[in-house]
Amino acid sequence: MHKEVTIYDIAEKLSISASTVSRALNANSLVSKKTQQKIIAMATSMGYRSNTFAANLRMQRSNTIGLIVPRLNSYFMSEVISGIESVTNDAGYNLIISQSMENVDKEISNLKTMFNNRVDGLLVSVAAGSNGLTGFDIFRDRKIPVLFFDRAPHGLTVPSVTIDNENAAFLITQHLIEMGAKNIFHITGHQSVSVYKERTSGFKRALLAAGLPFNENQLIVTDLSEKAGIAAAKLIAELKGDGVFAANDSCAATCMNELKLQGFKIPQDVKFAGFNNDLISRNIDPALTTINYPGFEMGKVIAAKLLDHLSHKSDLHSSPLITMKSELVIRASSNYKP
Amino acid sequence: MHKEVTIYDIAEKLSISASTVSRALNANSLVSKKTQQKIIAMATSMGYRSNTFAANLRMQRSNTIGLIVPRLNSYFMSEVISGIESVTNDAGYNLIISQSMENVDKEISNLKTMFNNRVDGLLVSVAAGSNGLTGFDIFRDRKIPVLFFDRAPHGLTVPSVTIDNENAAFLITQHLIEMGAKNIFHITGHQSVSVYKERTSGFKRALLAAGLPFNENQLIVTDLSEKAGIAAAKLIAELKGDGVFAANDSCAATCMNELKLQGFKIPQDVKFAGFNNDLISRNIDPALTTINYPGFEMGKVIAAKLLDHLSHKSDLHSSPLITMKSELVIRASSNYKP
DNA sequence: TTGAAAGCGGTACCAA
DNA sequence: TTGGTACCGCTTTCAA
Repeated sequence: MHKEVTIYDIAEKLSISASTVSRALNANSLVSKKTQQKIIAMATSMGYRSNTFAANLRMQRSNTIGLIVPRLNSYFMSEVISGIESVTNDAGYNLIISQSMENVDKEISNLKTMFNNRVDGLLVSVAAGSNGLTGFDIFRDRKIPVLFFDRAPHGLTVPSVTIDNENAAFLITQHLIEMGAKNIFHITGHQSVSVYKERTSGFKRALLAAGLPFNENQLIVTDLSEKAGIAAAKLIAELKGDGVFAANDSCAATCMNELKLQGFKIPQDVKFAGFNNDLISRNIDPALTTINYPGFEMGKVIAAKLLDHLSHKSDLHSSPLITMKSELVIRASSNYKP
Repeated sequence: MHKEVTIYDIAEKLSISASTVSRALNANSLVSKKTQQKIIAMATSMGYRSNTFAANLRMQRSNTIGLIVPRLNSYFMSEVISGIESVTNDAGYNLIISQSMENVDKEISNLKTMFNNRVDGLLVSVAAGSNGLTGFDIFRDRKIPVLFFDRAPHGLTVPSVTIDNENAAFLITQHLIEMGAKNIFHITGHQSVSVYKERTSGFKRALLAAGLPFNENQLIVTDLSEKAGIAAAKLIAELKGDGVFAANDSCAATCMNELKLQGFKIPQDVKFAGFNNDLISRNIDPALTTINYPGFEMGKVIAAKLLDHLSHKSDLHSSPLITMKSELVIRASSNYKP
């Protein structure tokens, strides 16, 4: 077993005190330039590495921020994480991540773990069915900042960064209507998830505004998987849909491809729209109309906001509800007027 | 400031010793059922949370595993991470992640951070140009297990889990040749990255085996971005390529789409193949022939192997070089015989 | 500018 | 089965 080098070992070699070594290593101005250089040289040559546990234990902070998301495996989430990491890493923070698997109990258990690890702050996109309260109380009590993003808890005024899902859905549905669609279907996810619920309501509002009837069976609630898109296609073909707005791009893509296979012409017979502006939306044929939802940017924004709060540069609660801009991207899957 | 509850607080309330409290909380069999229950009840009611720093400091371990990858933002990587997290989370380990941004210096700096955080083990996919040695010495010295995956350092017998890139590339190129392609281009990444180098060499071997000539300009070295695919398409059109094998799916997709725009018929005029079996490969038109490279599975495998090593169930070094199986998935983008 | 010493909150050895 | 106590390695107050 390789014995770890501690500041005491360095102190002993140099016949000085551990306090001075600690100060030197932390670039504390109280030590003289000369001794500092001596200490740093010795530390390097001895292969000294700071023990963050000891430091954290003493300082009551971790230099770590936690991230909890429903699922890690999506292109969008990978963009978000990349954005977060780039900011936290530059600021010298660690990033510890976990996924709730869309399960509230797991989310609570992850919250406990994050708490025990004394994260300095937390970024959360909630699981379906989470109220944003249960399990979060410990953080509120200890004033550990929690910033929600993408999926914020419904009806709570807690710091969050989201996009205007309702409006985005309204705009994209309106666009499908303008292109002549009259029997539009909306493929969505569990309505306990804020973003899906909001998109649904934007969808309905657009129908209403255009004077189009709305029937419950126009709402296809699924898990938004690739398979779900294919299943939805069959339903839509039966019910003679002429427009489809799916709550994510991959589901829109598989649905559209299935309808193509069945002989439907896109956009002539059926107009399509997705959500997210994923890689896939740009590369299918025809290219998919969608909402540009910049994950990398959002990751950078939320990480920066949290770190600013931690360094007292700004307060998360001064303007808790941040809405990022998203935009309608019109592509060939819908762009057709008879 | 909310004062943290410690085991001493609990001990005092119950007029017992901190040792007993510690034992009870850790379900140590030395405490009586009765006192244990009493302690746990009290701990809950007082809102006690274990301080992992103190425990880690004392136990010289962190219950944390580290992950360093070149880039977080890809569908493949999101699958890998999801797989890793599902295993580490179940085992009660934390996962701390960082990206080297394909930069060796950043990789080294990330390694230091991981080390200072006393990760119990490390999972690494190396940056372009990394030799897998510089910066890793501290881990070898302290016998902290490092398991490489996907991109392992070239020419080193270190524990790694990879796929047989050379052979996969050989098979997919051979397939293109069988389908009648004679002037095949390979879009690849920096050749300092093991996986790209290996795929290139499999590509060349297949040409050789079929008696086809090889010219350096058949190798298009890029950053494998979406844009790179489009640029490559222009080159391939000029040089009258009739087959393309790209080292990832997204680049293959954009390249294929660009050629389609230019009026080429796929697969009649140009046969296409990618790598990874990303979401996108299944949903573009025509669907893309590719190599199925199961990221989620790989994530689970590497996490499990590392944890098994940590719990002494098996030794990483007993069979260091693990090759996972990958397979050729033939789809419409290449499946055409004149 | 430097040193001594007291914690931070656990764990585990030794004794009872 | 329980208690006393000595650490784990670092930071910081107070004194010199």
